[in-house]
Amino acid sequence: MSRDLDISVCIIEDDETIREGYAYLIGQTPGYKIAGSYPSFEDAAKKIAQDDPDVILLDVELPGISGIDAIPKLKKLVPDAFILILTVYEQELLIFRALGNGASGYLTKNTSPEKIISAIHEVMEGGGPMSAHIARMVIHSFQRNEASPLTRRETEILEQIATGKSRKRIAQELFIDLETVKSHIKNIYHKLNVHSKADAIKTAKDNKFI
Amino acid sequence: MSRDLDISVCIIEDDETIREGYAYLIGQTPGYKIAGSYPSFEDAAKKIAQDDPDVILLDVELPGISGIDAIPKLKKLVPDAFILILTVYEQELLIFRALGNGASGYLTKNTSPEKIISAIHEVMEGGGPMSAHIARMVIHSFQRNEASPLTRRETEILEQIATGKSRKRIAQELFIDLETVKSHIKNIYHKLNVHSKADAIKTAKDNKFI
DNA sequence: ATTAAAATAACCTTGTTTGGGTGATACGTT
DNA sequence: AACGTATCACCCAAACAAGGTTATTTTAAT
Repeated sequence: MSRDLDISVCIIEDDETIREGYAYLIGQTPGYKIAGSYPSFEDAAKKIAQDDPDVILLDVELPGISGIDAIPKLKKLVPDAFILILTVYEQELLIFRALGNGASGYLTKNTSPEKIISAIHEVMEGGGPMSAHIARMVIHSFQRNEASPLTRRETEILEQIATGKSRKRIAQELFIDLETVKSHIKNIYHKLNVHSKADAIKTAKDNKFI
Repeated sequence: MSRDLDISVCIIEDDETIREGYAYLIGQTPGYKIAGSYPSFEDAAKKIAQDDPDVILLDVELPGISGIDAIPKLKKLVPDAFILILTVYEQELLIFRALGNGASGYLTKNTSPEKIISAIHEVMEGGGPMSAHIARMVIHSFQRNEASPLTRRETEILEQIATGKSRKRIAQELFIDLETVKSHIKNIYHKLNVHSKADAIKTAKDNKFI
């Protein structure tokens, strides 16, 4: 069976036991092969371009440069590789930074061997594999706070303000008078207990009112 | 075996064949039961609160009020139910509106019966089940355009502007002079070919520069 | 080591925007 | 009848935005 058609995988993970466990898992699975395996980004940087992997399994807690910060650099070295984060960390900030930096999937380390293999396959097929809890957090990030004190119109106007539009322009686009927009804004400020555009936007975003 | 511990499911789907197919699938699977089954939101609205389902399978293309718009209303009727979208549509706008309105998962209709069952289970366990392609789109929505014409500092400043902060405040928070902020903004406007804050923010967001 | 790109800053002008106070009208729903 | 919501009016002073031009200092890439 030709190994050229196999999906080639690189691993960047500092824990030797885990790294070799993954390498063994992937190496013995038909259709998959290991192109390289490194304990840090610095080590990977030298050779990974030649490895030319299809998928990179990346840990977030690495010695030296962190996995999160390594993502854009890996993208430059191997632009067509998919990066799959594999980590114990489930902090929202980390997840969103990883995805924002260009990761195509995010798995936690309790993921079963079969699921890791299927995630590698899935990412090659245009999917975005995530552990269940991660997926929920990602979905949750799209959702609004139902208990907003703002009325529908106030919310609409605050959203417009958050796009940088002036009150005058908002008035024109909503076909209402500038004075009306000002009234709404005053009410918004009172309800949110703020005294400026920036603070209103911040409070509203923090509380998912917009 | 007690049916009280079963996961109870409601279905809102206008196509009778599909609806009854799902109902049969769920009804015959141990651990799951059908609490109700309706061809439209209007029909569901009358009885679904009494059904008190754990999970609602919801189609997006319904006669009368659309599935998307039904989500917030269903949330009011059955606040603790998880809503799973089950549809043929894969348009980004629809997906993000559904998730933003409170859906906890999004499956396409080619999903296998086994995966539908496991998605229902997953959503009860705190997951966010999505079809592979949907998950990729969701992840993609977090990612920036790598080909931005803006420098790091310009990007940073435009992000600050997008939070509604004044140039003066940005200068203070970045420990640079107001004149420097103004210089950066002029350069941003030139690069993006715009002449206002609002246009710069819109262009940058549309192109995922910020 | 050199060069190019990026970040920094100054000085100018004009018109617009913002935040705040106070009050009033109209329209639904409860 | 009372309430929340959306609408509009008139007042004020301070801050802000957009545009022009030029120039220096860092920092990163070759």
